[in-house]
Amino acid sequence: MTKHELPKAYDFKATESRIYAMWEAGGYFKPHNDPNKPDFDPTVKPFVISIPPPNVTGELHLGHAMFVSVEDLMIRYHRMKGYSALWVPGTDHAGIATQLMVERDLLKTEEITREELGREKFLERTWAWKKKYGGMITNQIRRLGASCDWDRERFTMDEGLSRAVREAFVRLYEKGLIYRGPRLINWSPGLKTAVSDLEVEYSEEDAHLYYFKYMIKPDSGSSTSGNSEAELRESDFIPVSTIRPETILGDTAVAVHPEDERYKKYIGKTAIVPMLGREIPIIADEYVSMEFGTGALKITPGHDPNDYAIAHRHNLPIISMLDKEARVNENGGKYQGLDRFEARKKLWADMKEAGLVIKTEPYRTTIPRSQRGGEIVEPMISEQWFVKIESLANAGLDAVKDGRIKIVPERFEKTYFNWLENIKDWCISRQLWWGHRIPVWYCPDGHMTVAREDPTQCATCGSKDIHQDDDVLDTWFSSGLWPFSTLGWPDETPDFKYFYPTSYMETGYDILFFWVARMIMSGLEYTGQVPFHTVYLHGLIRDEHGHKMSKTKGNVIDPLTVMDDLGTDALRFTLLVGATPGNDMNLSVKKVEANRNFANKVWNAGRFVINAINSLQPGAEPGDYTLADSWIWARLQNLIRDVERQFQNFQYGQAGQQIYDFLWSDFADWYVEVAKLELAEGGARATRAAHTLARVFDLTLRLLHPFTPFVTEEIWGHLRTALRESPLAELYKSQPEALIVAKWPNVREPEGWEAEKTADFELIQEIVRSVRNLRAEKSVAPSKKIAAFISAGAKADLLNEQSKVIAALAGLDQSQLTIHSSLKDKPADSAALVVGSVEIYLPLAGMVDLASEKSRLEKELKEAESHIQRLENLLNGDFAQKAPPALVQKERDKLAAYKDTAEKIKAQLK
RNA sequence: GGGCGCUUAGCUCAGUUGGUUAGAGCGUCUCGUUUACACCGAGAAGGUCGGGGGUUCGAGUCCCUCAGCGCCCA
Repeated sequence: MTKHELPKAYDFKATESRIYAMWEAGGYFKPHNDPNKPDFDPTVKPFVISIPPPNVTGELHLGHAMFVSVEDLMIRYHRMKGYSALWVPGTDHAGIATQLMVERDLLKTEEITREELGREKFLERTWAWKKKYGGMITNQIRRLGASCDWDRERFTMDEGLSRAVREAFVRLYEKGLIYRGPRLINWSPGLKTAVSDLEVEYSEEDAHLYYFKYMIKPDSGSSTSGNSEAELRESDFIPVSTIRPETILGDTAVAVHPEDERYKKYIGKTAIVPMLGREIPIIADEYVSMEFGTGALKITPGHDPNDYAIAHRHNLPIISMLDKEARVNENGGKYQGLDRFEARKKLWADMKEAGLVIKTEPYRTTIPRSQRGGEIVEPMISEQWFVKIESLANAGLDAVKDGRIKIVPERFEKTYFNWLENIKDWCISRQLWWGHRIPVWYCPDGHMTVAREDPTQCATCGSKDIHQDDDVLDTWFSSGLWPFSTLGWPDETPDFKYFYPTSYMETGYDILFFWVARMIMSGLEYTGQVPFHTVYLHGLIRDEHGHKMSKTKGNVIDPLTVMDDLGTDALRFTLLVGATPGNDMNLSVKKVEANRNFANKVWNAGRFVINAINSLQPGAEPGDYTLADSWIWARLQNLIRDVERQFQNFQYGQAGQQIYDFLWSDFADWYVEVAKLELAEGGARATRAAHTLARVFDLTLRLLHPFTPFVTEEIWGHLRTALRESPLAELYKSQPEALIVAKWPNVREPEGWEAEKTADFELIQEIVRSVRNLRAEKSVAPSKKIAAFISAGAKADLLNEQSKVIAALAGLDQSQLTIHSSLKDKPADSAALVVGSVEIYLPLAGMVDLASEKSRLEKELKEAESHIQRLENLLNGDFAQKAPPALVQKERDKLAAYKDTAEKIKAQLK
């Protein structure tokens, strides 16, 4: 019976979208135990991951491909293990990024700014934009094979999630953990919004250090002697250095170290701000470094965080000298209206003119830049909303310290602790339009109304004349609620009750602070529970030489292109096997190609198994297990144990590698080759071989499925179809309708026979390999079948039983293969091979050169003897007493084997 | 300044309770059209695991130290 022919090469293009549609239509992405359904069983364990929501208007990059691959693997594994597996998908609104994108588009297509359009209209446009492009990223995530429950997809600005944001804000406010006030924050002049500490990146750049004179005001009371005022002006100044001279306009003090002998005398005196003539005090503070620059520090509390702290210690006034666009404001005297960098030039030039300049020198320093846009961030005093973070941070610390949350790899716990221990209050307001508007209303009398529902009047005075705060919340404020807001919180929905807390949080280590830490703090604060028990962090993806991918460098690899060219499975397998937890990985298309080849190998191994099943004679029962059957089964059970252990330890890469090796090297290279002989026999032997092929391949596909879901599902389906009508229909009965919901292979303990069967088969492998090796060395044509005489000692029975296998795999003529426990005479004109205690003679008339044979054997003898030497030394040392006995025995056995080999070789050489 | 990571074959990387002269893919060399696969098969060459010191019967694997590279925080 000929079934439909499968193509010779795996055609991923014709497969992937069809398989994905089949899964989705089959409802396999949904948790099998659903709390919203009548047959819900609360005792079934859920396994839940909430997706790290990508930007709604983003485009797929390798970072997405990475997290989707890892999370899908986690979900598929747990689903196959019987958990009620739920993966909640969704996107976030990405306040700044999305707003910028829409603004840019408006400017380009309609030459209109958002201010011209107005807030309401602009938001309409942004929602339209979201509707148009929002599906792009989720469709791209589907292409990766993501088995998320799309019916539960969420967006941070959905009705429900927005309600969660309100609830969270109001609760914090009511607890007194939210406050508003003027503070020094990071201001992005281009975006015209505040950003949080985390959104500022520091880069070391070339700059200048400007040295100038801070003139001291003459002491009015002490001008007793002949010193003229002019003289004093000439000589009495403190040299000060700064990187940002324009901030001189905002100076409110000059500080020196209290122990500094050079400047001690000036402490308490008054300095004159250059060009402005403002009088400011000279103060002493231990913060000042005597070594840096001139050792005297100008203090600009309105534009520098350190100065801000000093100002607080000394009750200094704080002057803001820049406006929202970073232009000098009314406090800058004649410099008002100048951009901060123009003001720097102009002021410096004027100071030079006035004789106040000492020198400038090149200097390398750290410049704060906006993560989004790259412009220099300006520390500014601004009225913003903040979260008092200390109590939240302490709760977050405890959850990891006491083990309620585990971070993988563990070393990131230290990073996490360090950040939370030094955390500052979180600036959560943004001067944007796209986002969750702060739920605070003001009346003309300045009363604040903070409410879950939009109020119609002031809660204090009842005034109907109220307006809502213009600012929106940091996007991360809403994504911090993600693990529970997506499940229905603040409502106690069935989903929330059953699926929360979630299980793993999987994401890149680069957003440990941005997101993971904030989710933990939020989860503990609002739900009283940890939002997940395990945090798994993957590394970043770099190009093949370890460089960061960037458009300007042109080394960006587009996952969509890779999937088009080489298939999704190949990309997934590469990302999963090539990376170790928390470490960056270097990706190259070459690696993906190698794994495309692997997918094809899986496909073709499957074709072979299916052909074998289809060619069976009807009614033939499986015969006895062969040595190869036992061996491959033992190897497979071993693999299942290893893979299970590795999955438990998050060693997904190792697990994938081992499955790869098993399928390619054990199953395809050896078992399939042996099976070909059995299949050719027909009857019961063929049925047994097909039976083993089917069982082993089936289980291997199950192990592989979380890594390469498409090819495994596809070939597994064909396997299942083949089994249904075959003499092996019994195997078909135990299979579900799709691999995605097949049972994960159970770990079985060894039964006792495995070691011996494995050793026996390994001896056959060694014999085959050494014959192949010699043939290659002697250039015997692969097609030429040759004779062999084997002296096998105690292994004679084993080798006789396996003679067909040995002959076929080593290219021997079975009719000219003789195996005895010993040979009376050494065959003449033949090459000799020694494998342990087995001697193999290959009569290669005319091809054997006595001299070269001798040197070959001598080389082998030398090697055996060096092993003997090494092992004897080892066993005569402390090793024999102190190492575990089993290990010592193992080494003794090795020594005996080498001695045997050496004896045999010596005999050959005589 | 503090913390973390990396340094293993020509290239890119595995190697998790320390167990015995190190593995993979790619690349290189030699063969090969055996009815699963040339996106393949067989064979080979190639490293002593950054340097130094230590612990141990035994160290790529643990400790100390030095060097180079990278990242995070201040």
